[in-house]
Amino acid sequence: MNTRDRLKQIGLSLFARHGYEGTTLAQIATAAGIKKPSIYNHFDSKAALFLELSRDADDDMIALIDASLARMAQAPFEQRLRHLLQQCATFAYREHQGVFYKRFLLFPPQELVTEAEAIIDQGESRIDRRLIAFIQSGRRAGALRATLTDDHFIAAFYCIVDGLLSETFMYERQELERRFEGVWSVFWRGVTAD
Amino acid sequence: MNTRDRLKQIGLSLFARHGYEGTTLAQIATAAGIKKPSIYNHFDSKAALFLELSRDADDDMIALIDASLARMAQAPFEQRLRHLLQQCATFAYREHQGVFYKRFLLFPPQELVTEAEAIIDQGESRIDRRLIAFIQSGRRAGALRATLTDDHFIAAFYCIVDGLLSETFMYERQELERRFEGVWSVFWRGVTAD
DNA sequence: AATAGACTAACGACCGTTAGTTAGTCATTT
DNA sequence: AAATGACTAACTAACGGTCGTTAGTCTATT
Repeated sequence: MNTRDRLKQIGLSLFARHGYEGTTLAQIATAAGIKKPSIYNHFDSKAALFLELSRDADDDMIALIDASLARMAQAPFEQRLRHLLQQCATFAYREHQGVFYKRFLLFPPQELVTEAEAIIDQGESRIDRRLIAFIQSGRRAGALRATLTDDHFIAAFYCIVDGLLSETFMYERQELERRFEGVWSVFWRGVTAD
Repeated sequence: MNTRDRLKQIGLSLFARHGYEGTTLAQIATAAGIKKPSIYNHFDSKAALFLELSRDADDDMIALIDASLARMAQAPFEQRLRHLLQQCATFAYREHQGVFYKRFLLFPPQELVTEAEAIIDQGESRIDRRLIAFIQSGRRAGALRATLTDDHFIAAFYCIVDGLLSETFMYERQELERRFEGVWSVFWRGVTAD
């Protein structure tokens, strides 16, 4: 792997663990086996490295959603929804990208708040569009109970994804998969038509 | 308010917004209207201030749970559960304490990870004890569906609290209250006996 | 009532360290 | 010959923290 990609990979894991302010260029350089100033041969600044990683993470999250929806396009709504939820939840297990993404969403560096919010807003609207279309398909298939509004569904969905992403910090993968079953059983029973 | 309490209040809001590494003692001092060395008349170190705030936040979260359970002691299980969930979710709106608490739970400063984990573990076990007793009461009252295990209930409960706490970063209070209704309607339908 | 000592909480000056960044150099590759 | 990517050296700014001093306040003694 070339130096640039190595710097990105190392930056991702360090930013994920220690945050933007808690990570120094010296740490990144040492882990990459080069000296600190050499980083500037590949990135204009610490902020530029961080923002590139942020855009990557956002793009990858969208790609994950698209992949899930496409792969399960022919499956019943229940399976599509379950697969989508599970994929989103396990995004956090992509080595350090999930933690990075979560941290970036919740606590973007105050110093880069303008650029960060632009990335976040764009990502959120891209996800919203896909989610709304997906709900419509479930509704047309009669899979959702009629008294459940779009708003309620979206609220519950986001809430569960956020909650599962949070729990990846607290539990091992196996434990999280057990917990996912609990959450899914409650969620599906809550939204399905009788 | 005396200087010590003022420093705590200001530290809380700055740590919440910028994190531990992103907040400097100079910022805290300036906001409190004193100079940096004067902070050391009240706290041994930056870490000591932060850890005191962490313990306070943890204690306050437990107190909130106890208050909710006590206040609704005579109410039906559904109302008790709803009240508890709502209280936990709106904890984040306690001026900066909710954000501080969430940040502390998810991304404690790596430099203080040992002390932080001790506080977190203690808090989690205190909450678990209360939650398990609460579930038992709901089960005895026949409010929960029999096929729902304790594990599943706890997983879903934590997931929703974490999700709602996360969403407090993204939405205004009014919007969050709308979303809470959606989450609650799905959750309750998912756990209740028929 | 006046004073002496102890304590508190503020301060300016400063310390050692480290942060991100720049400039300039040099060997290797294209 | 040009570009790349590593290096050393060094910069400024800021960090957390220390020290000695001082102004004010409470208490106890005279």
